[in-house]
Amino acid sequence: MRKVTLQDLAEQLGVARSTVSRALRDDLQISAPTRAKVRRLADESGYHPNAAARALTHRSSGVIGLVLPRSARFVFANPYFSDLLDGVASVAEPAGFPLLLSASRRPDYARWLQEARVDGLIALGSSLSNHELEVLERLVKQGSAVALIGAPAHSTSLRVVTCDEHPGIDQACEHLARTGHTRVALVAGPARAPYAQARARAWREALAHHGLTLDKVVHGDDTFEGGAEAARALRDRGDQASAWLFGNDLMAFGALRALDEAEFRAPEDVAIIGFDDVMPAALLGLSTVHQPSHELGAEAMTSVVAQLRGTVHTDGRYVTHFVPRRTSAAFLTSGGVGG
Amino acid sequence: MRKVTLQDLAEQLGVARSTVSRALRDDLQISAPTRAKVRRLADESGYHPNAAARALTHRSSGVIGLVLPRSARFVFANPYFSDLLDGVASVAEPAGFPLLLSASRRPDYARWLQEARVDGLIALGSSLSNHELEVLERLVKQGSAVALIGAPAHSTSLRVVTCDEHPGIDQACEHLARTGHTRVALVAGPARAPYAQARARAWREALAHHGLTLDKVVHGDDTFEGGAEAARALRDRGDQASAWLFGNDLMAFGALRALDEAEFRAPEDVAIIGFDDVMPAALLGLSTVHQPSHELGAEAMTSVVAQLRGTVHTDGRYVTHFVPRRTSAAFLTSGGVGG
DNA sequence: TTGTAAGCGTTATCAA
DNA sequence: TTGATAACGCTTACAA
Repeated sequence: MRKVTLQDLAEQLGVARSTVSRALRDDLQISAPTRAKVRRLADESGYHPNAAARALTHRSSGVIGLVLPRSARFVFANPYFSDLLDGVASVAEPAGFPLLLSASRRPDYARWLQEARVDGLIALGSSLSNHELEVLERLVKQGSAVALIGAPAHSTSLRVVTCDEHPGIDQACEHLARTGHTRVALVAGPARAPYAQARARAWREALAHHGLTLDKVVHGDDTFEGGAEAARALRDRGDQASAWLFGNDLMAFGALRALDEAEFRAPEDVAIIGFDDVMPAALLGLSTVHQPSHELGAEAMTSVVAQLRGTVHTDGRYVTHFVPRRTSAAFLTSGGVGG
Repeated sequence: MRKVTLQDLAEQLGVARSTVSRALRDDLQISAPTRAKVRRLADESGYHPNAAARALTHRSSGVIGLVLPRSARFVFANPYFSDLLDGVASVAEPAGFPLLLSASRRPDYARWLQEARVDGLIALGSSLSNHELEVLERLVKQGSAVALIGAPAHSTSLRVVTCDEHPGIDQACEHLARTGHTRVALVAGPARAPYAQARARAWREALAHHGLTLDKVVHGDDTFEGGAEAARALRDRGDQASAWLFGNDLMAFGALRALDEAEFRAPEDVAIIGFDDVMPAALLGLSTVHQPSHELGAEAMTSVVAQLRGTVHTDGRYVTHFVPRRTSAAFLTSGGVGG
């Protein structure tokens, strides 16, 4: 039983394909009775226009791609990506754009656009090489819509949706200084990743500004286990630091777990501060720098839609802020599952 | 600057489109020099085959749809879905199938298949009406591939990937009985949802089997806030139950938060048991019934791929098991961030 | 070894 | 108001 096509309807009704096509689009040029007839047969026979054929003639697929730069395992283990995805999807859905999703270690960012599989693309800026940026820029000139979440290592004319990490970091440092800390350690993201370097720099500056000493910097791989390892390493060297800062919440979670296994306590033995403020952070009482992940995702999608529709959209500006919770201040009232 | 097509290459080389098409597919019929020539020009000119055109002639898109039955907000707030998605993506990616994603309150399950936008579909069985099942069954007969995660309310010939919830539930009840509990309360999922009813029934039976009394059943909406509300309600009525069971971890998290705000403690004041065993459960020390969400997602995708490729795949069988942690046993050694 | 031509299912431009 | 007809970009018999 083949799928029913426009042709089939036309033949059964003894009219031209174009008539059917128009009738189904409620073209006013088509007489009411004809439209009704066509519509009825279409419903009865379960006709549905073929997406590929449509895309071919329209030169657009109506799909937006979302490509994530790491394995599915890595990506979905981190609630940060869920939040981003949530933001993206919450705009894509009502706008009528399905999302094509890819999570791969070495993604070919441009391909879906080049194959006209998607009309627009959302990617994480931090993972894009200079060459990839250039290719995407060229595609945008040809009509594709692209938005990056997070700044890429090189400057670009692409729409970049970012969030100023300084306010939150500054507030965190102020908080530490105020609560008597003087020496801290930083568990940054991957040493060679520009975004991790930038964030580390922000910490350095803010720490200095508040008179805090950065005792030690180690690099984690942004995973739970990486955070646990870093924590063990810091603990084993009998660290002087009274507070540990983490490149993301996931590593901070790993650290909490490692501390727990070693009968170490936060904040009694060491203060712990994360970055992202994903949902479990609130549950665990993790002090962290809040990033508006949902909004970033939504903004990226909104921008892509605006680019495609040719409508104007004034870019939103986003900032981080520090959320003090249990792991950074013993004297704060919030408990284990505190807000 | 229009996108370069097969036609363009053919003209520039003075050969036929078909020759180019074959050469690019390394067709052995084409002479080596011609193949090289074609390949070179294709690379230089940045040629990429148009996905829609390909789909049209191949009558297949090479895409698998994943449709989730609730809003993006709801879906991505629950780490359970991340785990599913992770499983699905981790099979889809290496198999070369991009995922088309939709999260909507009232999804039209069949449409993507009917439009030939996707070759296969993964959906949550629990959300499908009888009518929707029938439509999907018909589409499968016509060559579509479908796999459901979780059993639908009505029986179906579709491939259903499930997980036996009884073992874990039984183990949980045994654990409760052994640790001295006699009366428990259940915060089930939505009252009218068949899957929630089935799970409640499983609890009832296992509780009876272990001589435990089900004191009270309330229904939550499977959200964090819903769990918190349920917990407040149970607490306010001065409940007799010494243990509360939850339809999913997310509600249990909400309950923990609500308890915390009321200076109530788990497990000292009441034991808490969740369902799913999402990542934060381990971090929070939540006792829960483990569900192999990742594996369920992977199995569904594997099944879809097998259906499409026409290869055989013997369906995996999955079971739950109980994971005792801090919230159900004060005397267990695991701490706050315990395993 | 390569070319011709038909077809995939729609849409859009002309005419009629 | 409707009908031919030519795209859209690629694949695949069938010829040559």
